[in-house]
Amino acid sequence: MELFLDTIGAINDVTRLRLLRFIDINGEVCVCDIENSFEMIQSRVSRHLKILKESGFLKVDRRGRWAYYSIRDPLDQFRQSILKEISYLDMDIPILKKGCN
Amino acid sequence: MELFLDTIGAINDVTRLRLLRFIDINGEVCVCDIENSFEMIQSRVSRHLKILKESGFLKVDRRGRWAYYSIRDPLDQFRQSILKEISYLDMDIPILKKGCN
DNA sequence: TTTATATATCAATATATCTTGATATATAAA
DNA sequence: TTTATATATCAAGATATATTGATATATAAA
Repeated sequence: MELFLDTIGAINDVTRLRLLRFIDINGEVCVCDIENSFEMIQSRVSRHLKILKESGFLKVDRRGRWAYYSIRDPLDQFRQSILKEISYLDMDIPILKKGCN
Repeated sequence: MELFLDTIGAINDVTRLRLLRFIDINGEVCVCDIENSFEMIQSRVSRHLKILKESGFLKVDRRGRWAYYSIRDPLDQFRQSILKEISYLDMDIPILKKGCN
């Protein structure tokens, strides 16, 4: 019940839908890439990624000082159907711009 | 996009999840039945049913002074998968108590 | 008609969520 | 070490959503 509401709450936000789709398209990206591609401040990106991670959509891999986010794999049937549904939406998804040093 | 967010927003609330499951179990019910079964005030029930209707989960059939709500049929694949997921949740669903005159 | 019943909507308040800017932490480079 | 970079978290204000009680509307019974 709680995880279900976390899952639904996670996709009940345009910013997170865009982030999720962006990662679905581009694969593994780090926070600074997203910051740069979306032109959003870091705290905002970090917060939304955390919510997407805790709701079971994303995983993080920390390497050096970077945190790489990607779609969790394997992904259960329900979240897969959500990702598919999101892929149909008309959203502005930016091109990946690498932003780290 | 807008309908997607309406759909997700609709199920991002425990009250509506319970109402949806209740109607899924009992089939067509009228507002006063729900009022009676859930012991919720009428304006609250009415508001939530409206949200579930406008997000594509329910339909209304007005007969006399009653409004009968039921699961929209046919229901698209995505909403069906949501209903199925809701059926797995551990929620307190009351027994139907007829409440109209 | 008048009255009662069923439902919908509105306004006010309470509660939750999002955004921002500031600060903390942790790693790596100098 | 000291400094810079990447990320996470927190506090404050802004915005959205839920609940309640009051009122509007519409149908049917008296």
